[in-house]
Amino acid sequence: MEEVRVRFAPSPTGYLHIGGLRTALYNYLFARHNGGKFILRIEDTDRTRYVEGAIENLIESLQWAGIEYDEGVFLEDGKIVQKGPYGPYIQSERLDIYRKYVDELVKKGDAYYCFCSKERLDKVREEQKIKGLIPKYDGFCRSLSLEEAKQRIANGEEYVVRLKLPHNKDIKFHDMVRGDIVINTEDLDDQVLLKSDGYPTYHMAVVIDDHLMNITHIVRGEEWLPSTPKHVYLYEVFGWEKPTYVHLPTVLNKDRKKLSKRHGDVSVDDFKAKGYLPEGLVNYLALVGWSPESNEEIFDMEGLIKEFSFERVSKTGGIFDKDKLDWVNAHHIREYDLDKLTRLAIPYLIEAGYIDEKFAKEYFDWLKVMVDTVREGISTVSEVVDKVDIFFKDQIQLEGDEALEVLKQEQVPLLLEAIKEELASIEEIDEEYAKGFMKNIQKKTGIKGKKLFMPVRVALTGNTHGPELVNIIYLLGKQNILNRIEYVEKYYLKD
RNA sequence: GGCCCCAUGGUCAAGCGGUUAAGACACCGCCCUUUCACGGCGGUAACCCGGGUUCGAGUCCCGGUGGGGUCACCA
Repeated sequence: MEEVRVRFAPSPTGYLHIGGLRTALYNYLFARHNGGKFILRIEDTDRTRYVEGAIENLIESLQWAGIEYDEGVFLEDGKIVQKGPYGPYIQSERLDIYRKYVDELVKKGDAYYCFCSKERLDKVREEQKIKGLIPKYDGFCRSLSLEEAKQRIANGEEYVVRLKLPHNKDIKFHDMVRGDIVINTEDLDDQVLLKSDGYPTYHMAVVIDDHLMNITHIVRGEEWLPSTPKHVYLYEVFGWEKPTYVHLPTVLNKDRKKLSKRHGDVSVDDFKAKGYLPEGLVNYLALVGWSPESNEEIFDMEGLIKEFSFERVSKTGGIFDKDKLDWVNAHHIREYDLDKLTRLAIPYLIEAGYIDEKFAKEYFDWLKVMVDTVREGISTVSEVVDKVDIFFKDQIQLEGDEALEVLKQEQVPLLLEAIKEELASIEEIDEEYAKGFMKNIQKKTGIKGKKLFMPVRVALTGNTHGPELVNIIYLLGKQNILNRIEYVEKYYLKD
């Protein structure tokens, strides 16, 4: 069997979209699963939509997500470089190639020069719409003779090249997830292949490049399905072997519409900034539109590669469910390497004003314990910030009546006394000592269970909920605990 | 509007002619945890409608309805 070669071919028009990331991911998984090659090609044939820095961002996003490719466009020391035997991989650098094939098409009579102005085209479309017709090129230049066309070009007239589609011809192709699809050329337009600025349109460039780069499977969003017959027809006209098509279901928002910026966060950067782990995002995204045979939900990249297949890709568009993403991400956070997780959390802690660079360096081990104790209750890295205020605030703040109730319990004064007494006997709390701390208090007071833990928790944190108390005691340290007890005694136990 | 695609709980989804119609998220209980989480157990909840085909249809066919996509010198 021939080697699998797939590609992800985004346009540098902005940031990498979550839907785009999933397309890239499926390409990647398929390539790796089959021991094939994955290529990153840049489709920048629309000069008006080009965004500075978009290529760099695209590459960085893929890299962040852990999606690696073998050929195409890379970033080295901040510079865009290209690698691979089929370059260039940036379409704007392949203009002469497209030109050659366009000329071939014209020569063979499968394409023609068109001199219609934008204004005329708009007018035609407008009239068609009013008449209730399908907006479509009316074929005005279709029968122009080649000599006349050449003459007009020589005269300096602007022109485009259009595909000369045969009338009433069924174009058939097979899609790995949709099955057989037939579309009649009457429902298609004489698509522009070469624009007046000399750049090819997507439809031309994609066919040429996929063929020249030996792409075996075209894996892309289903929004491309209606224009696929144009591409198929081009393959037929050129006499090239067709690739296998795989059109992926759409990732939708809650309104069942295509994910868009208007409906919240859609760029990979947004999710990264919010503290989602690449492992979590990728894991979740893989599950929107695909399901493993094993029925499992938590995967690392290796697991996905092992299980992935297009046979199990669904036809139905899937809504991007943030709740489930959070759940998946939480799983990965709990199992993440603690050093790595702590490093990821530090920027959020600095931003929140809890620590600075110096502190992060000096007390890294302490931070590790802290991150480790709060990781159980969070679903994004940024949420550490919400959980650690208890370690940095000077005074506690009671959260709700429930917390106050706890402090009003009769055993509380005795408990606090016991803690002070216990702490008086030591210099500082180490991890080992912290483990036995509550037991010591229990022995001293004879109080146990909720009656013991809850008041201590509230006195130290102000909250009835929170991370493991033993860790809180260690993290706080002797002086902080004493301060908080004093505060509680002063303000909550007076009456 | 033409064309194309799609249709199982609120969401992601198994299912591929015969099942009590899996599982997961979310939600609600209970248990575990000397506290809090994690976790475990259980519960509520679905085959869009109508015709066929068949002994038998969520599964196959046709029609309808609904949703989405697409109709550019954008990709």
